[in-house]
Amino acid sequence: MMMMVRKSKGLGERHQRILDFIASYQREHKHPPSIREIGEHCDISSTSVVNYYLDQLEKSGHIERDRKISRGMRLTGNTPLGDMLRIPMSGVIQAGEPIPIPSSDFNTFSAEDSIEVAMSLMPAKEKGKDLFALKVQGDSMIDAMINDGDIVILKPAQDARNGEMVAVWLSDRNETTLKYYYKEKEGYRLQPANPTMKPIMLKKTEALEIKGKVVMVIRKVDRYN
Amino acid sequence: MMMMVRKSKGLGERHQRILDFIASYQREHKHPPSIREIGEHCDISSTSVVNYYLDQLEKSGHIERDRKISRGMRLTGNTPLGDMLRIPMSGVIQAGEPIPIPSSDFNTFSAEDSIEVAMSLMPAKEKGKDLFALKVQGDSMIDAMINDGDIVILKPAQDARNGEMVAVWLSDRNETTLKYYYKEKEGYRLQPANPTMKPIMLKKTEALEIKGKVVMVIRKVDRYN
DNA sequence: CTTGACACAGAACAGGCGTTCGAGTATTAT
DNA sequence: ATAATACTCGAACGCCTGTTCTGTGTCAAG
Repeated sequence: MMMMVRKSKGLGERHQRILDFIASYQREHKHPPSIREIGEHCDISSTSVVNYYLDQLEKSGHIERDRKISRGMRLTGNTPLGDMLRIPMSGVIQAGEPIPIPSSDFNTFSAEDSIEVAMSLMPAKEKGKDLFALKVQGDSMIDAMINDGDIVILKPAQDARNGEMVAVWLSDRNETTLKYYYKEKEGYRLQPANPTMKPIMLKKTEALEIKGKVVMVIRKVDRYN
Repeated sequence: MMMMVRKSKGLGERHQRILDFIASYQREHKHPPSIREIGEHCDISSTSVVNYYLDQLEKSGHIERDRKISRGMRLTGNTPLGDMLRIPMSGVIQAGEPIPIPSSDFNTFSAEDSIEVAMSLMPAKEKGKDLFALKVQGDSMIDAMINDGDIVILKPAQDARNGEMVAVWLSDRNETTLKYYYKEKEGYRLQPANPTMKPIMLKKTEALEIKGKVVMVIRKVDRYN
């Protein structure tokens, strides 16, 4: 005898669809949808069935419900709500270690290992969901004007345009660093953000792995030591 | 002939009370109150009267309403919603100019001149509403690991404990700077965040005006120049 | 085949809620 | 005083919405 297994992993396709609809509806209307609206947009013809799924989503902790209250549902915790962007903290970044890129599978990161950033703070159209964050360990990034304990938000990338700040792994030197990237005739120039410091010049033969572009740096100054 | 004047300034006492109730109710229940609930808690015995005030608040731009939708009201713009903190941008900070402290009157800052920061990002109990933000202009703060264009979030303060990062105005030198603050026997030591740089030593006779404590630094790296 | 858990449909019910209307009172302008 | 405006009340209307109940089809275990 064995436990019943859900069709696909944790959530059925319909659960996911409802979840997505609630999110998009809320973004557009500023308030949650009604049960009937969910039914219409998710091809469910009966309110009781929607209710049925909503109950399951509540039990599994994906939403909260205020029974009896109209549209009294809301996405819980790990779903970015409103104008917030939730970014997974996928580890630390330091000079001597490679960059931990988050496993590209789904948003299965817990609320504890992530940070929230207001949409309005995000530059341009980086509102993509593939951003990730790293905590800086050590003073090795001071030439990038980044301190020990700072949080850097990155967008995964394998290449970059000139002038963009990138996180690179120099396998020949066993070194991770954050620099402005410039491709030149004879190789690459990695320019520190601090104008008083000199660039790293790389020949074309030296390996240079771009891991991501720096989108934002956040420093909490609560070290009341 | 003259325009009708509202009883007290812009908003009547009852308008303010309704606004406050909506805010507190939303914080507690995660969704807006109904018209009847507003009536009960604001000592208004008729739903039509609540509706009457809600209409006015909508016209004056304090709330938005989704008519016909249950609890379809929301506080607009300058009211921080959910887990967001809205911080006024009160100007720029640069070496040669004093720090523009926001006029301490009410939260009458527009949405454009402010930034939003997630509560969860805020250190400790800085959730106070008296924070303000400044945009760094120029490279004069590089010794504080702060770049041109960075945003610093400050908490107003006139004094500081040792080790705290403060924004100070040195009137004798006509200089604004961000440094770690240490009081010593013979005066003050202002320590740059960049460990490779030397501190500023001040004698007790030199004027030192602490304007605020640095709470957070945010750097948007969207200069795809 | 029977059983039972699961997914789904449809209808009916009851209460919540925004809206509207008629009417009364207070405040202020003319 | 008179009229206009602001404010308040209570009740009724009707839609919107969550809930519940009955019934159907599927599929795997016993």
